[in-house]
Amino acid sequence: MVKKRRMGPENAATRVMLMDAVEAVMREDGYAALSARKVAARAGLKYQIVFYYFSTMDDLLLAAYRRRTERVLEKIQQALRAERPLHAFWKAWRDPADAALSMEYMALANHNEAIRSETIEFGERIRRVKLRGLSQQLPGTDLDPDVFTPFAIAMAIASMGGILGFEDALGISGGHREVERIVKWCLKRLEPEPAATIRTDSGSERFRTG
Amino acid sequence: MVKKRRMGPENAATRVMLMDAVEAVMREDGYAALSARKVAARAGLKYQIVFYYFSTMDDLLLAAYRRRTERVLEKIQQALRAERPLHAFWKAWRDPADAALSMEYMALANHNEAIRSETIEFGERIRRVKLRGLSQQLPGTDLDPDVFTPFAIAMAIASMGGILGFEDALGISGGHREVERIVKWCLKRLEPEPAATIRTDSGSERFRTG
DNA sequence: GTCTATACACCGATAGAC
DNA sequence: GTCTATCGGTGTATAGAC
Repeated sequence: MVKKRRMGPENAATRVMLMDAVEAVMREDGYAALSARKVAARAGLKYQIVFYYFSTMDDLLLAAYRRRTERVLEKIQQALRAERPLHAFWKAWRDPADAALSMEYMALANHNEAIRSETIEFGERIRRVKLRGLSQQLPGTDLDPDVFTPFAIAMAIASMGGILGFEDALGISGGHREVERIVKWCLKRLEPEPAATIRTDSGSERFRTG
Repeated sequence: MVKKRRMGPENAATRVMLMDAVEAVMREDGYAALSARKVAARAGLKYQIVFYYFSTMDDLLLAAYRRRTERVLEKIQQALRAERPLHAFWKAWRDPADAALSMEYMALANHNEAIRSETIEFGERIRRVKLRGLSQQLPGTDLDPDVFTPFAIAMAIASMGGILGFEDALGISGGHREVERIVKWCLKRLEPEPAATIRTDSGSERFRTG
C-alpha cells in the first residue's frame, strides 16, 4: 500500500538533471529508447538513482512532460503579448526545434494514459488561454467576423505551422513554401503592420465584402 | 556476409498476417511495444517464426510500412479523381481512423533511418502526385492565382486536417469546429458545387480582386 | 512451415552497504 | 545521496528437431 522505498526530495538538483536527460534521450532516440539506465547514464549516474527520486519510470516521464508543457504555455503567452499575436503564433509554431519532441509525446499520449490525460488537459488549457488572450474581432479586415475570429485563425495557423515543423524536422520541405505564401498572404491582411503607414498594396488582391 | 539462415517465401500467407499484426500492435500499443513476441502472438504463432520470414525486426517493420504507404497513396489518387478534389482531400485527411498510426510512424521516422528515408521519399511522391493530378488554376474563383494554387491549398488542407485528425484520435476537440468553418468557407468559394446552379450566395462575403 | 531449446543483452524495480 | 548486488521478465536472434 504505502511506498516503503526511501525517496529523495522534490527540489533536488539531480531530479532536474534527470528530467533534462529524459528530454535529451527522447529527442535523440525516441520514447522507445527511454530507460532508467539510459537516462541516468546521460546524467552521469548509475541507473538506480532514478528510483530514489521517482517511484517509477512513468513518474519521471510525467514530471518531465509537465515541466515541458509549462514551458510551452509560457511561449504561447509570450506570443499573445506580441503586437501581432497571429504573426507571433505562426513564427512560434513553425519552429522545428521542438517538433520532434512534440511528435514523440503526441505518439506516446496515444498509449500512455498519464501522458494522454495530461495532453488533453494541456490542449484545452491552451485553447482557453488563446480565447481569453486574443481580441474577439479583427480590426484590420472586413472578412466575415463569425468565421474569421482571431481564435479560429490562431488554431488554423497552429495546425499548419505544426505539420510544417514536423516535416522540417524529418527533412521534408516540398510544398512548404507554397503553404507559407498562403498563410503570409492572409496574415498580412488579417493583421496589418501596426505603427507604420498601412500600405494598401494597390493593384494586388484583397478581401472585400461582397 | 551472405545470410545463412533459412528464410520463407515472399508471398506466404503468414508473412501477410505478420504485417497485419505489426499494424495492430502499432495502433494499440505504439512502436515501443513492437516486438517479435507480441507480433507473433497476435498472429497466433510463436515468435521465432518472425525470423523465418524476415531477417530482422526492422525488415518486418519496413515491409509493413511500405505496404501502408502504398495504400495511402491509393487513397490520395482516389481523392484526385473526385469531382471536387480539394473537398475530397479535406474529408480524407481529417479522418482520425489512421491518425494514431500515422503519428506513430512519424515519430518513429525521427529515430529509425529506414523509416525516415522511406517517409521522406513517400512525402515527396505525394507532392508530385498532387502537383500532376490537380489542375493548375482554380476556375471558380478570382483569388490571386499565384498564391492560391490548387496544390498550395491541397497542402494547407492536408496540414490542418492532419492535426485535427491527430487531436481527434487523442480526444482533443476544442477549436476544431472553428477551424472547420474556415476551411469550409474557403473550400466553398474555391471549389464550388459543380453541376447544380452555382449559388452566388448574394449578401455574404466573397473573395474579390481588388 | 512451425516448433523447442538456447544464447545473451537490457529492462524496471528492490534491498541494503557506504 | 549514490552506490553494489540481485531478482524475474522481456528483447533479438540462432540452431536444429519435427
